[in-house]
Amino acid sequence: MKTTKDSLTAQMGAVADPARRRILAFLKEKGCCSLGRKTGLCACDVEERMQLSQPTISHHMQVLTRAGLVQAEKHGRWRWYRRNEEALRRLLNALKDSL
Amino acid sequence: MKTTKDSLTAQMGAVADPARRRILAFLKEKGCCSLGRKTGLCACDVEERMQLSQPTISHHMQVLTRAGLVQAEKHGRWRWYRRNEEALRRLLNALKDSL
DNA sequence: AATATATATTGACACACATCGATGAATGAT
DNA sequence: ATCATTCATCGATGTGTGTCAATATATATT
Repeated sequence: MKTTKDSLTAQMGAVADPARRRILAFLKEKGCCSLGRKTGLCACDVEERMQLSQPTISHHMQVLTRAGLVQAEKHGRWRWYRRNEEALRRLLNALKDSL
Repeated sequence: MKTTKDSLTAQMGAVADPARRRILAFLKEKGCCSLGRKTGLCACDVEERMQLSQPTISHHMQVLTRAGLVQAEKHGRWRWYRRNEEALRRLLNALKDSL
């Protein structure tokens, strides 16, 4: 009974949540981090900005990452997240065709 | 506790469901009905095409209508549904800005 | 080694939602 | 008036999901 979700549905589902859209907007707004890193924001930056607990942020970042809309890179004890602009562009095009 | 959903989230949620995307695609594919009506498809047409029960179709059409993505017109005992191209276009533009 | 920090995982909870069968309401046909 | 058809609504049910507190894991610092 475990029907795997197709890629477009996963991406749509990821973007349908307002909290995740806010995260994506935040990632766009601040391409680099509060601690002087070059690319990406860490989860704690996102947590500080949003009004959500750490596990909830972790969950949302996982959903966005699994959908391919953001990319994660592990650096020490941080994890840097940045938008996957290519995937976001493809999603918009897929929607334009699918709708 | 009843936080009303904003318009964009409602439309995104409507489109995130694969069944409703199929319905939208069906409405685009067949602008006119199997019974010679000029515009729109009735729920029974959609029901016949999709593999879903009548109450489920009714539910989906209501979600799409409430989101403003399709328009309904009552004609006799039928209800004709057609895509709201203007709203779909606006949704795409809103996404382009929001993403 | 001990401690602090960043993130993931687990368990729980409430709520939303997709789906269906049964029933009701509206309308057209006989 | 009766019956058939189209659609909506209700109630139930299972599944998914957003959220958090508690805990675990990994890594850096002391």
